[in-house]
Amino acid sequence: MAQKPSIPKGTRDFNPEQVAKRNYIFSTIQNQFEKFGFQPIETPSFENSETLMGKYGDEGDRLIFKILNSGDYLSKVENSLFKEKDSNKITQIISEKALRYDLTVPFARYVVQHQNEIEFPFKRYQMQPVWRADRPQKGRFREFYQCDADVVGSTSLWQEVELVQLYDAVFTALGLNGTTIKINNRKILSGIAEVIGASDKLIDFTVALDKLDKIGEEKVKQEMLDKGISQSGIERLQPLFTLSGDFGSQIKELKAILNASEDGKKGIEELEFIDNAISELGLQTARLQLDVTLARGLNYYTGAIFEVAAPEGVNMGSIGGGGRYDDLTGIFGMKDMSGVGISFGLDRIYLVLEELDLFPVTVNKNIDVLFINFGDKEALYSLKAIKILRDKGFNTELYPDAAKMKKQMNHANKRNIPFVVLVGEQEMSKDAFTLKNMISGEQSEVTLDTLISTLT
RNA sequence: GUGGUUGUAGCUCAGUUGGUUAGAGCGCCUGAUUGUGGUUCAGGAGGUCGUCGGUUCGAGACCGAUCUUCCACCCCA
Repeated sequence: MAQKPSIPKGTRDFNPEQVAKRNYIFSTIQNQFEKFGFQPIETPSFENSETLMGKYGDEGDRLIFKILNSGDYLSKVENSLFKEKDSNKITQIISEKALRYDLTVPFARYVVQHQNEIEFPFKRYQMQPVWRADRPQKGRFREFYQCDADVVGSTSLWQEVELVQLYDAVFTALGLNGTTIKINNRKILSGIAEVIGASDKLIDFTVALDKLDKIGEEKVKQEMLDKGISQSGIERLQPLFTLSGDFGSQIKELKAILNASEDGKKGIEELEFIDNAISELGLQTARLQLDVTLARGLNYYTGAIFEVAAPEGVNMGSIGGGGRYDDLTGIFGMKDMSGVGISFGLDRIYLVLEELDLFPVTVNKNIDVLFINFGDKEALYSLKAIKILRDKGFNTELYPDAAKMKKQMNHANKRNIPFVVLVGEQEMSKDAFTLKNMISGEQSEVTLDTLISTLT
């Protein structure tokens, strides 16, 4: 016990059942991605540090896993730097690579690097693990999967409309009814900041506003004050705290607040466009909700901001997020390349489906039929039939050892195998098979043809 | 990164103010039943009590460190 091996904090092993369930989610998402015309790419699990560092804010930098250089990396560190004990400075010298933190920044790098081979607008999807050196909590891991769909090379708002539909399509296909797609717009946030004279404090302002439903109006105001936003500015925000009603009436109020801001008006226009289109097109199971307090992951979003909340009653952080970023490739030296994308948090979706018991029972199915092994002669006879069954598309298996019947039957039972075939001397002499239904317990001696038609 | 919390058999958990050989249920193995599983009955295996150190005549229990779990911040899928 003392030597029992373990895995790092925030990581997990997956057993066959879990992998089957995860694959079910992957393939459901992938199906919808492809239906919407996205194409897959993959990027390395680690990137050059400079590709990632500084793209997610200070907090993000802290959460990036750095990879130590190979060789005698300390020999390159100057003594003076060593004595300074400045972790950030030394990290830059001893670590030149880092594990990917999300899929969006590597994608931006990919677009810039391969710009001459890519046909724009480029719609790509990507389903790969990402790593964050965060403290684990429920639904928060240090290694988890994101499933991203992004479009680059088009500023058309129809993309946002399509992405809302994509969210709806995926969650509908997963049977996850009642999700809320929250939408906001960076331009509205910056417009509000402008109106209250806090343009330079946009991030602080939005981070505080984002907490409204969590910590309440008073604490949000206090946090804004602490961050240096003026009292008079905060007073001008008052209508925002009481904003309510449907999309249209919220828009109406926002128009009044943002009358003086060109940026803000543009944002409202964009939101209205998306809402009008979605109203016309309709959604299957999700609903689109304007949420002006939505302000996650703002470091690169410039237009629409999305976040998906699980159905009411499920205690889980957001299960998806995304937005429009006009300047992302700009950091890598490529101008005028607008992108918009959304992300699905596979691991959280898994937890939600598990909690609501929404995995189809068929997900667990492993094999269709198990042949009981009575000895070498019987095994050979069985394998001839098994070969045919496999060709017909049945997942078929022979128990490898001529173990006791009880053990073999028990094995079939525990693996939830629906049918068992028994072949002994009796059957061999008659060119027959005894097929047993493990659920009903019924069994009968049949020919291979009957066996196949029964299984079909 | 800050504050708190958890860890006893494969799993879920008991274990009194520190006191012999640490228990239960489920699961597992064997047999009743050498070509018939899920039910039943009988028997059996399995724990250096997360790890390391300390206090004590004596530690699963008390103290410290560390790892892990979960939670609240921070931030986020």
